Amino acid sequence: MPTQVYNELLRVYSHQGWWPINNEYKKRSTLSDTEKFEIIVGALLTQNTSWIQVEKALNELRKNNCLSVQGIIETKQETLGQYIKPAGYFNQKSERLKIIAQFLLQHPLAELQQMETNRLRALLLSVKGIGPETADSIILYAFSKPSFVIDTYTKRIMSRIGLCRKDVTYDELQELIVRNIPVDVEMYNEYHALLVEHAKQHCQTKPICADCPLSKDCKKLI
DNA sequence: CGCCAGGGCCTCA
DNA sequence: TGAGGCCATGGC
Repeated sequence: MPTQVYNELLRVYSHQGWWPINNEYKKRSTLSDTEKFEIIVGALLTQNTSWIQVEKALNELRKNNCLSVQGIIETKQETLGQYIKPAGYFNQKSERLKIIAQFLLQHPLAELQQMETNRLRALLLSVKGIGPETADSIILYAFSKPSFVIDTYTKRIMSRIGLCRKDVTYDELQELIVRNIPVDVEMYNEYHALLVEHAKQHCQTKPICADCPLSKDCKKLI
C-alpha cells in the first residue's frame, strides 16, 4: 500500500528535487560540507515553521557569514536570534544553533558521514534540540543515508487514507512505512517531498478533496 | 482576525 | 511514558 501511494503521488506531482538548496546537488553523489551544514541548519529552523520563512532566515544568516560552524560560534546568540527572527521561536532556535555548532566541533561532518545510520541517529538524538524528525531529515538529506522522515503531513495523509490511526506515534508510523517500501535513499527523499507537496495541494488541515489523486483509496478520516 | 506552518523540550501525573 | 503547555513570526 505505501508503495502504491508513492507511485500515484510521483505520477501526479512528478519529481520534487529536494533538498531545495540548489538544483544541481542531486546530480552529485555527495554534498560539500557547506551544503551539509546548510541542510542541518535548515532542518532545525523549519521545526513547526513554513519553509518560506526558513529561506528568509537562511539568507539573513548567509549575508552575515553565519552559515558555518565558525560563524555561529563567533556570533552572539542574541545576534543570531535577530537574523533568524522570520523563522519564529528565535530564542530557542538560536540556542539550538549554538548547541549544534558545538556538537559539530566535537563531531566533524566527515566523522558523522562515515557512521552507520542507526548509530548516527542515536548520536543526533542525544543533541538537545534535535528530535526524531530533525534527526531523520539531517540523516536523509545531509548525509544521504536511508532514514525515513515522518512529519505532521505524513501522519495526516497516512491516517486519513486509513493506513494508521491518527494518534500513531512517530516510531510506529516510521516502522509501518519502512517495512513496506524498499530501503532506498532516493525513494525516501522523494517520498517525503511528495507527501509534503500533496499535503499542501490537497491534504491540508481543511482538506481539498476535489481532484485528490488519493481519493479512491482515501477513507476520508479527518 | 484566527488559524496554521516540513517540532521539540519541559513538566507533571 | 505520555499528554499538555509553551515557544514566535508571518502568510493567508
